[in-house]
Amino acid sequence: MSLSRRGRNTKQRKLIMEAVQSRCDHPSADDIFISVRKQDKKISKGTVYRNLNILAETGSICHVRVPSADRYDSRTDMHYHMFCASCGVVVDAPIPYNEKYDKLAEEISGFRIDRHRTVFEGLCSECRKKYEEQDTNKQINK
Amino acid sequence: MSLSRRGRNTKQRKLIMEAVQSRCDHPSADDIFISVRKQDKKISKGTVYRNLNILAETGSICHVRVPSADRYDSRTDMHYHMFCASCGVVVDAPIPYNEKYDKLAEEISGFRIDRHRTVFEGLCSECRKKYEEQDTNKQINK
DNA sequence: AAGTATAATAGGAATAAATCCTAATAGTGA
DNA sequence: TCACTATTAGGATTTATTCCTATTATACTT
Repeated sequence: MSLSRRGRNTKQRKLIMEAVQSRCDHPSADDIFISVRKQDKKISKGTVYRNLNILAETGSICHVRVPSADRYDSRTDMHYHMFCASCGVVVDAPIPYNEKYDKLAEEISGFRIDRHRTVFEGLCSECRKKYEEQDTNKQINK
Repeated sequence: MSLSRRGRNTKQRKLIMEAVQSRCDHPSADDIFISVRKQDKKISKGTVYRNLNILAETGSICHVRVPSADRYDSRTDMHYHMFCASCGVVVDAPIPYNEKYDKLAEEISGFRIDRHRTVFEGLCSECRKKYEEQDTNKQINK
């Protein structure tokens, strides 16, 4: 398992890994902290942050950078994300990772490219509805 | 000019806009603060942050999310970025914005998509050299 | 199985980006 | 010129994340 790829395999690290794997909602570090605290009353925030970073570095989990707080998910393949600017929900995007971009960018730029990260921004279907209702009401009240 | 698209056109806002436009190094909010302070000894950090946000919202400048501190640039067209994980430099990516992705993601997901943001990660050519030298030395010392 | 080196932890302090608050100021439309 | 109110300066505050240190526990060695 990819857990043991780096350093010691502590109870805490296993717990954090399982917590990420058990959810599909792209939790933040604090969400994970709250989650693992239920099983280990002593685990500290520093431990959660440190291990999430380690797990992300070794490729055991995925790190998503979005406004307000970073998120994590347990998919290990490269993939894109969608972010709702209204409610903050994060979901996986239905667009395949484009490896050609990395090669192309590397060739043209002189950078060594490891990967790219793509986040789609907009409104999730629920928030979209709310906004559309508001617009309709405005229309009616005029 | 797109400056006046929202609210009042204050000296401070103009100064901040000009500061962003005058550089090509994707400065952070703090970089801009230091820069505009040279011309306006009284301007405050809050003003810089607020105006950068306003200018980014109205599309007058571009907001780039990268580790440690967000960056800004004066290009108004959608484009991608490259980030050096070693020295933190940010440059524009030589890959054209792919509008098809937005339509596709919208159709498949039910989200309303406004845009996507892509950041390539790796090493800039200078940092790349340093790493390659290190590796060579390791090889030699073995 | 015991010994041991040291990675990792708990707990909390420290850092830093970004936002928020309020009285004072200055654009802007009339 | 007046009056309205968006914006500002300055500083306090918030919040995500990292850092610090004595202590603990993992995993290697024998």
